[in-house]
Amino acid sequence: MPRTQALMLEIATGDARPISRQIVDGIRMRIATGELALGMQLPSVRGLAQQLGINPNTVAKAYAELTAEGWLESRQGLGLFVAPPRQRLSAEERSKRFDEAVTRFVHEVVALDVAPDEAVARIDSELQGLAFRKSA
Amino acid sequence: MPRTQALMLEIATGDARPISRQIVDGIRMRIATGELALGMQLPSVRGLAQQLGINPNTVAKAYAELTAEGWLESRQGLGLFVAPPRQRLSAEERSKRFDEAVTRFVHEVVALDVAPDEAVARIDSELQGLAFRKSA
Amino acid sequence: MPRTQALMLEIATGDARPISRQIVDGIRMRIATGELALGMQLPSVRGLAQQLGINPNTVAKAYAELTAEGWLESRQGLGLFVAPPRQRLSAEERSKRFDEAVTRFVHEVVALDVAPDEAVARIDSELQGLAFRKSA
Amino acid sequence: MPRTQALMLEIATGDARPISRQIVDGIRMRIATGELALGMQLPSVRGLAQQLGINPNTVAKAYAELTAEGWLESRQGLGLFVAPPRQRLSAEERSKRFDEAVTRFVHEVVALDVAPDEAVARIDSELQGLAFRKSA
DNA sequence: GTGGTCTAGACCACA
DNA sequence: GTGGTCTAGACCACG
Repeated sequence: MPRTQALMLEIATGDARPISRQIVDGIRMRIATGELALGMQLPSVRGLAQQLGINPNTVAKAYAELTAEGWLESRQGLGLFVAPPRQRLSAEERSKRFDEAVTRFVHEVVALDVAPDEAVARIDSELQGLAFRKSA
Repeated sequence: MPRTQALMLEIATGDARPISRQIVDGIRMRIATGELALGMQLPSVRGLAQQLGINPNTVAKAYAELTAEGWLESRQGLGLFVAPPRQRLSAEERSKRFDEAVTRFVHEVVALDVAPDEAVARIDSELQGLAFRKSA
Repeated sequence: MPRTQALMLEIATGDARPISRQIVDGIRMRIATGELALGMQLPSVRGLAQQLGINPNTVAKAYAELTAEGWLESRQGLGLFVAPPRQRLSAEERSKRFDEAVTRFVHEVVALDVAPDEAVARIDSELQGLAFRKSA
Repeated sequence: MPRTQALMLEIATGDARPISRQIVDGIRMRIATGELALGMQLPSVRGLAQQLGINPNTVAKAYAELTAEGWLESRQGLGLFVAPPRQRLSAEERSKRFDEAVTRFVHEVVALDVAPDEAVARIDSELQGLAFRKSA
């Protein structure tokens, strides 16, 4: 399996999310869309840290979270690799988190006084075109 | 105009949002849906703090944010009242915050491996039925 | 709800487990047995770190893991509290991890040439007497 | 005595254990169950490394550990052979390692909220059917 | 070379 | 005061 190329991740300083969060989101998205395929090796902690100009510990933290969530798996001394898909969370847990995400988004839409149709259309447009991995 | 009655706000300890955020979200939602009508008076800082069993500073902070966002207006010596609709945020600011909200929601959907159709349907359903104020 | 008293946790330097792991295991066990009851507040990150003579970051890491696993919940600015029990993992995930734990233990029993009866009796004895929380 | 045939060992990439550990566990288990009988010769370091597609150093390290533990013995210039049963570890050392294994397993059971009865039954079932070598 | 852990010290948001 | 994040630098096990 090939190592990933430069992994076009970018850290946006203006982004409200913490850096480690941006890394987690970015990599998770690339795995979900298949851009990072099963078994591919990720950039090394030190390598990605240097590429992004951040501290290796920050990358390590992001990688640890992705590993705990089951998206990556570590092979000692070799590196980190994209793990096979699996349903890690119970239905209730997923439902709970999804509810929270929906509530948060709806509150923001209300706060910004965005038209419901526009909000729905935007979400629809963003989600279409994403190729999801089949869950095991 | 009548003062609001008890203002059925509830602070959920299991909620991931900070308390001040829960207050802001709750009041904003009630204004947006018309449950809190234009000109109605809000509970005093001390009164609401006591009712919710929280620190008055936290209520004051929430009220300040709602006032800054244009949802409430202060009448010196009388208290806080629901303000007439207006557009406080610049187009850029609204667009930026909306983009962030969309990004956050999409990432959550991906992380939870929720089907795009289901996510869109859910947002649509939650937003319908909310009566929005007309923006100025 | 009362704050926990000294929380008799001890860090064993001779223990093969990393310090943060010992904290996670210790607290999880106390929650499972009910010694730390629902809603109780945990020692502060800095407080526990000082009590154990370790770095606050190490405690924070352990707390973060327990929070991610659903045993604790954070209330911003207030502290960490024992969360209500819930089944966070899917049946497959729990089964997978349990299989791994069994395999690891069996391998160790074989390596040490411990009599099967002795191993079973020991596990039985250790698990009995633990009062488990009822899952929601 | 015959050399072992292919030694049906498999390295599972999804396994959390380091590769050397998988080899040690696998061979030790086969000796304990009698699948690898006293006096049988093991595959050469290079041969096994090639068969498994891993680094020869890793195989060498695993063999060294098994030799140190008394499961294998080296006959200069001939290769490695399954050694006669003996008790290498001191009582204290065995007891300490066994305690650690028990502790680890119990913590996993608690973390996964597995019923004690189920855990005991599973360990019992896994250990029965394994034929143990008599200790010297 | 790889990831994993720990320490030290700083800054932030929240109450 | 609380937890959360980031940086910096060190040491370890594994391959």
